[in-house]
Amino acid sequence: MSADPISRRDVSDATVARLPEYLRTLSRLAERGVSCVSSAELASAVGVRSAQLRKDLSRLGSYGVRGVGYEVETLAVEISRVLGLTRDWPVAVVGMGNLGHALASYPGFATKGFRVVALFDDDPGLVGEQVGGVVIRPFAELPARVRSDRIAIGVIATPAAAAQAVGEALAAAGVRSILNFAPASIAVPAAVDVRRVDLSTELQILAFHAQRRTYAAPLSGAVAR
Amino acid sequence: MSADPISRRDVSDATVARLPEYLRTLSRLAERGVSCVSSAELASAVGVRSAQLRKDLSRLGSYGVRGVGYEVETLAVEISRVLGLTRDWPVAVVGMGNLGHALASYPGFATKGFRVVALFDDDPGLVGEQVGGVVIRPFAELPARVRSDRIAIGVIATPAAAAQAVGEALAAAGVRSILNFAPASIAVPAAVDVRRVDLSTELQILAFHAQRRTYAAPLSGAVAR
DNA sequence: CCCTGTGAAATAATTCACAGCA
DNA sequence: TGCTGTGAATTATTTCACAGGG
Repeated sequence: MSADPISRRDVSDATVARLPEYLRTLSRLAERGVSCVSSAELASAVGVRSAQLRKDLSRLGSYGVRGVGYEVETLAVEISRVLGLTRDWPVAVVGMGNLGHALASYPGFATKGFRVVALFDDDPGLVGEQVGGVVIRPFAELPARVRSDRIAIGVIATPAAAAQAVGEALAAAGVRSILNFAPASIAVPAAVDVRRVDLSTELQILAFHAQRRTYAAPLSGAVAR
Repeated sequence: MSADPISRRDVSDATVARLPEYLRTLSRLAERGVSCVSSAELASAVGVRSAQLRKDLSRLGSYGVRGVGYEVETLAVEISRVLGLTRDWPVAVVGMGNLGHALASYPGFATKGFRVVALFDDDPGLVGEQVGGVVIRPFAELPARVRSDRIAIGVIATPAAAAQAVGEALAAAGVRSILNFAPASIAVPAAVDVRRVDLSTELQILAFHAQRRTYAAPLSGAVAR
């Protein structure tokens, strides 16, 4: 009666990383009133090969109809289920400088069951301020809030110097998933899943490719006309 | 006389993605006064296997000393060179809402040769405002600025609805590398390299793993003491 | 037919294990 | 001896190509 149609165990990381993109594209199609897509159509909208799309989807189960395609609505629900988006994910943001403010009011956060329910900062000039209907609290209140609001995901938006301490505090408070925006890596117990999102890293990868491209085809002044 | 010690052609994407992390760790070691590391030490500081580190570094050339290790300074310079960080990368940010403001003043941007030299937004309430010493300009001035400032990297921080148009304008203006923070994918000519950084995507991947972990080891109330 | 789902083949990335040099 | 650099083995991922159901 545990009613779990597929064990999530055999969905590879590479596949999981593509699921949010599939889901976003399906939502766009649904908005346009499209109710059915073939793997070729969906794949080209996403920018992957149709064989890869089918292989990915086959990991979730058989939700397509041979000779026809996939029902947009059904598939979206199924991907949401596998990603864990059918439940609620209370999120805490630590560090309410520019970046923290932007994150706390970013629309991408509000979607798909993620709710920013707690904001923390130790700057007395920030404590008490409301951002998106949530009041900024002193960092010391973190453990109590994690328990009372069942916070499962913590976001670190502090300067680099504070990141390690915040990560440890989040882990100690019971948070098992951390999104780290601080320009520093953090070391946490293996039970905690950390994903780092870093501007600087992305820019450096971009610079590498930009440089490669320059070698391949030196950009001349041929702008527009 | 082109003096290129290795062709960057055979450095795989997987390796390139790890180089910024190696570089950051090397910088930290240098600050601490460490002048030499073995692959085992560096690998454990970064969180990869030593064999992978050596394989990655071997792609850049032979900069280690057998029986000893790698000279921190030399290796950092070499990775910087390969990533293209020894030159200057003028950056334009388009969309100066909360996120754009945060990006324009984010310290991670200022490092490693990336300079935010132009900010664009069409909101009359924002045009003219200074952020980090740079004045926000109307979007129509983009092509002229790209040329005059040799802007090679564009950052999209607009709402989803504007992203596609901004991407096309950047591409048309001659920008060949785009970092897209808008909650929407954009379609651009193949000559343009786009990297998308998306909160929502990261959160969804995090949710998947958080859910998996919950199944594996249900979190009990064992908090601190 | 057409398009899904999937074994089999090809390719890519990681890890092992050790030769070879300081 | 100790640690790098690298072929060889292993594992992961992608792509091919087609059997099979609607």
